[in-house]
Amino acid sequence: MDKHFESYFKAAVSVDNVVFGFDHTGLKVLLIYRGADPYRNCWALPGDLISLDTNLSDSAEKVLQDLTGLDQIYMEQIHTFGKVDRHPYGRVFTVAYFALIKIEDYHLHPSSWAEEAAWFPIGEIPDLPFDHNEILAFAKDQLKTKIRRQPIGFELLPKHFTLTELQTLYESILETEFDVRNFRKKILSMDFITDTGLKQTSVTHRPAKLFKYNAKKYNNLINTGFAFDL
Amino acid sequence: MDKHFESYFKAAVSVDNVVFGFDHTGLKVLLIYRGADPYRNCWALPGDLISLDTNLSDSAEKVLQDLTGLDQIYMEQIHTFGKVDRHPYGRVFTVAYFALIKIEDYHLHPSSWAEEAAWFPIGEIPDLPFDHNEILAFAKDQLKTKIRRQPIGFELLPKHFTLTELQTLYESILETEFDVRNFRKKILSMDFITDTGLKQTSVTHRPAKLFKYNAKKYNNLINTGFAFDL
DNA sequence: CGAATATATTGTAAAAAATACAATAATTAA
DNA sequence: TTAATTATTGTATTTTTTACAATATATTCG
Repeated sequence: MDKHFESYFKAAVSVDNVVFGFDHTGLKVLLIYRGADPYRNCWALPGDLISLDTNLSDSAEKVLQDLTGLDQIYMEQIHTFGKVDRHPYGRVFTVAYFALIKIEDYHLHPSSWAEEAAWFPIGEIPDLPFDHNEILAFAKDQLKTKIRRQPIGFELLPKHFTLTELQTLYESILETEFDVRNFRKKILSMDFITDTGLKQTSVTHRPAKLFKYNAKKYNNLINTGFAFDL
Repeated sequence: MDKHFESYFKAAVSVDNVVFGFDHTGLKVLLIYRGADPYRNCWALPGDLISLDTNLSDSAEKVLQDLTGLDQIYMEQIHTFGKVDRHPYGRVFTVAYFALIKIEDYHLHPSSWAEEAAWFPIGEIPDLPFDHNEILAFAKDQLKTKIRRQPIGFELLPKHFTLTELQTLYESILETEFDVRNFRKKILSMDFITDTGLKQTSVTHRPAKLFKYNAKKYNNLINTGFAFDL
């Protein structure tokens, strides 16, 4: 290698995950309480520096796996942030991902670098270190755009869900309201939400039918030019 | 800084630009003929390693500015690629951008690292070094998605254009065909394409009216909840 | 057991948008 | 003047979106 190149090979790259969860109180983000410098004892996005021998996508998956103990999480790269001074220890680029998890499947699973993790309502995010507030805003925006065009909302709901829950999810994320009848008509006409035949239990009123998302039917549809749009 | 961190600060980050242009023969991509190692004497995406003292976005703009001599180019970050072995000199992550330029405004403007640059039809891209073919495929896909939802097609056309040119642009990128009457109805109903009062000259048949894109009107519209969609 | 309470479920008419389809207009070249 | 070439325009039909409220099914409480 030419001597000339050496000066470039002094940067680090990290991944940061914006992990979304959803329950009846609304959309939430998983933050960790940093146990190590820099910014020890601050709430921050879960992330890690990338080892030189690890692929970018593997690294992002590992962070999530360590944090949640969950497999097969929906995850997507959203943006890379690279301002010169964003990290106190040197030049660190960070590749941001967002992930959607079923909040009920999540059990606290502290990893070595995270002493504590907690869900924060999307409207009550504290000041975060680095440029993490900016990253979070970006991710929230991306989620809003994405959820209208692709059937990823189901990743945030239990396997079986009611149509009311689904509607609440969309209304909450998109910050809008839908007419109950029109929403159901549209969703059901798409034909990849199927009735499980089951009903809610332990509710103190008329129990709702439970539905599930059928990814196979969706994939068949998009191959015929169908476009999801809410 | 803790000794522990040093091993991470040995990566380089580059930017690679997928520069699209359009003329009557279709969509094109600007490639450069590499004059330096690695992969000297290969066609490749224009890009560069990022200096430690340059912000990510500034670096991407600089590559484009050096290559084209143009200002105010539409550019957007699309994805970051970071497989371990993608670069022969060490661990290099690359942040890919796509850019849309008015092909008529482009004049060859060789920069220090590019001996030569040329437009390649999107269907006739040679084998490229690194993971550049993968990056290009990603960018093409992104362009297709993006152009349907945002009025960025105009960035590829001259300031004044005919409706036929606009339709051809969309048909070419989206690989589909539109009915002439319906296409015009839809585009004109959106109200941000305005008639300049001018007409084509030097054509050997009925000259078409020349239109221009009115970004102000578009911005007013989106603030009222309007959604571009083609 | 009946009434009160709470949420779930469903249809229809009107308006808007998308689609399918072909004749006429304006220019240059011969 | 005619031929050639591309530009421009309207309407009827179908599909999709929207607006709007009554009835159904469960639990809890008296």
